[in-house]
Amino acid sequence: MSERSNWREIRDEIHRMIVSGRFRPGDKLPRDVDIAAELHCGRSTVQRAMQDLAERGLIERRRKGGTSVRLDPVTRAKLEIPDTRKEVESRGFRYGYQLIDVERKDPPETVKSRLGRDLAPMLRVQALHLANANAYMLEDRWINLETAPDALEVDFSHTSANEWLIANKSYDAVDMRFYAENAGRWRGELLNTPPEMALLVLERTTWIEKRPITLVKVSTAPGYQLISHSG
Amino acid sequence: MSERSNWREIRDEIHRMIVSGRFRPGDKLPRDVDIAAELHCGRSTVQRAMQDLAERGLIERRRKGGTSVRLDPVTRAKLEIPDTRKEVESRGFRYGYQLIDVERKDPPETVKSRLGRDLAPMLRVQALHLANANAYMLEDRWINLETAPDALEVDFSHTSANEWLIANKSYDAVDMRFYAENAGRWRGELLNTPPEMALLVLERTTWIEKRPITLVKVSTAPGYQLISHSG
DNA sequence: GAGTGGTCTAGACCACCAA
DNA sequence: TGGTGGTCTAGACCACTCC
Repeated sequence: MSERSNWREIRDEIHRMIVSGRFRPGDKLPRDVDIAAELHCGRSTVQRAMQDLAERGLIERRRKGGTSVRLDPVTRAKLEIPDTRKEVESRGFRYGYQLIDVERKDPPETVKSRLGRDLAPMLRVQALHLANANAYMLEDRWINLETAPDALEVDFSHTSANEWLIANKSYDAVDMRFYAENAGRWRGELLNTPPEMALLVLERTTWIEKRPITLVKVSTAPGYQLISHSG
Repeated sequence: MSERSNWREIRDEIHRMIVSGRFRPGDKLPRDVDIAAELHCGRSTVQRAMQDLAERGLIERRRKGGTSVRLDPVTRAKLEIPDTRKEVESRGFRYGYQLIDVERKDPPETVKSRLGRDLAPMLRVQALHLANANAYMLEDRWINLETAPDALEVDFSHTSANEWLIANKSYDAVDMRFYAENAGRWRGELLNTPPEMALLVLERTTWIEKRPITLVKVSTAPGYQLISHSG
């Protein structure tokens, strides 16, 4: 009694028990009730703490089987992908946007394979994001005119497709993937870098009720890094 | 009453309210109590659901200020970085491991800048991970002999440093970063790819009580992709 | 100062699954 | 089938911050 505690402190206390070596990978932890007694708190508080540790991949919980320290702790990295404008401005640069091209077009196979085969013609929007007038990201976006028909009426020369979509098209699922690609001539010229330069590429697809809204492939300027939130 | 519901269903129901357009970005949601009444559940259940939605960056909550739909929904990607052996085997390949070099050495500036300036000599372990005898990942690892002095006594020719560390050195914090780099001659030969090839590189540092344990830089074979868990 | 979210607790019941 | 985690609830109190 009389301990000042919220569930995060309880979580950290349990974490410390593990890290300190009192419980090693594969070991079983006491029942929630006993942990609660030891730390002078209610079982629900322990439950909330354990739920968080399980979500982070540190422990494994099974009904009747109890709680144990994972043998193969999966590292879970949390990445925050902010709006590009905000990202540029938060780094102290002036944000710029430059439309390259908008066209109504049948998507290539690579796009269809991500979104599903039966797609009507889509809207393709290519644009450049700038930081202090330097190329920062090249955006190659496909918008599904079935879920977002009103995209046809938007003028993307001054509003970025991303900002319009955020304000007007809610989604209920996102897929992301990250990989490396050589710039090539086309992107090299736009990003002001040699064609053999390695670029970090992000692909993001958003969905509403299992139907795709938009697929965007973002090629970042050389040196770009994604940094995970420490867990 | 009589609804079958857990907090995840309540969360999805609230999510649906937002996605359906009933509440738009910037709008204020009703108080937890009112949502609870509308969905026939207790306030704590709504609270748990809201906490999850806030964690995902969809809503913003402030005491007295109420709950509102975020104007700038941050995309949060969750990545799972499994143990390399497990990853290779789960793709149906045979896992192989090949030690390249172990040496006790003073780390270069690039390493010191990640870990802090005042470091004793460290142990550097370089190794190759194979999938069906093909190069899969090249690992360049630095182990801090202050937090892991017993690493000196380990034979890394058959046990990978990663597996030893997981079993013997708990950590309480992780940093990760992802970027693209050209292979270069050295890595090109080891990964069996031209030197100009773009590679996805992962860097991971683990810490115990603010002191570094190990920094590992993993260069993945061409075509490697990181795929996020759908949110 | 008052209204909102954040958390704790005790007790209850359910769901799963190892013994 | 018994023991463990998973969840819900009502009520209480605290912490923050807008008015």
